[in-house]
Amino acid sequence: MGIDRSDMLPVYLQLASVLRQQITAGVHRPGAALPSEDGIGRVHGVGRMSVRRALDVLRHEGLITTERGRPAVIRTHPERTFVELAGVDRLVARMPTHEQARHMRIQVGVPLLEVHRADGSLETYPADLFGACGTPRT
Amino acid sequence: MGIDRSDMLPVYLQLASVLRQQITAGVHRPGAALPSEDGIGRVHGVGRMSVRRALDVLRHEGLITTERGRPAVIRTHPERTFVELAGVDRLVARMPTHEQARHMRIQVGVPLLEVHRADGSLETYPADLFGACGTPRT
DNA sequence: TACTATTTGTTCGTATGTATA
DNA sequence: GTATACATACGAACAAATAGT
Repeated sequence: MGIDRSDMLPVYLQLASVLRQQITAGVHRPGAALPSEDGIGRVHGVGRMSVRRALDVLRHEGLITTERGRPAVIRTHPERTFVELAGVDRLVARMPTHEQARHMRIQVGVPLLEVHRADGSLETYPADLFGACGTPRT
Repeated sequence: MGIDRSDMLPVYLQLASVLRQQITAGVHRPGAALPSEDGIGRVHGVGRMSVRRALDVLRHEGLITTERGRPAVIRTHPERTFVELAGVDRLVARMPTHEQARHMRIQVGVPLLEVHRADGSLETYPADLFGACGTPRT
């Protein structure tokens, strides 16, 4: 359960696994705040650097959000809207660049959906709010 | 073009933008290696910590891959296979956990595609090798 | 309003380990 | 075996945002 210094796995990945399990197990609920970085470090006996790297992992997995001045918060999962794909339409998913994310107000750890329509047009959606489905047969 | 210490934007994000533009502009080609971290730091007059954080940004955007002992490499974009979606099928994209990525051999910065079929089955695909399309009308 | 304490964000330095060439 | 280069992990200092007094 705790941090094993003799383990080959890096400390920050071990800590990330511990925190991830706590989150998925419901020890921390969506919308709730995690303990402070110093607090987490004291509890597990690791430096702040390792705590921050562990939180980086969880943030890039889309599990938490962080803001300056306040502890990390478990991300809540909003309802998704599903975009219809016709047979010729093509959907690809990739991570947005930092500048695209800033411009489109996409949070860290959220993929970008690109829908290339048959007419050549391109639509982009944040993957935490949108998904895709096929066209229903009429 | 260079790093502006008076700019509000953090050094590592400025450096990430510079390197990203060099990559997209073709200064560095896909498959080619970037200069070493120390080299990049000397050229732009920043510490190795800032260089590593900039490379972290680019790695999580899916632009580069890094391996211990060798300089960062511009990622090449392989051909995508497109999975068909029927009307009732649902596709969502999210980032895999670090453990899922290890298990499925998904590289950093690559989203995971989850296809929830009408029969309740779940298929998962790495988003750098797979996309989605609708069912063609017969 | 203003001040203070807490907390996260950025940047530096140093040391050690490990993989590559 | 040596040199280069990336990965991990510690500490330290300061900036900036938050929250409570």
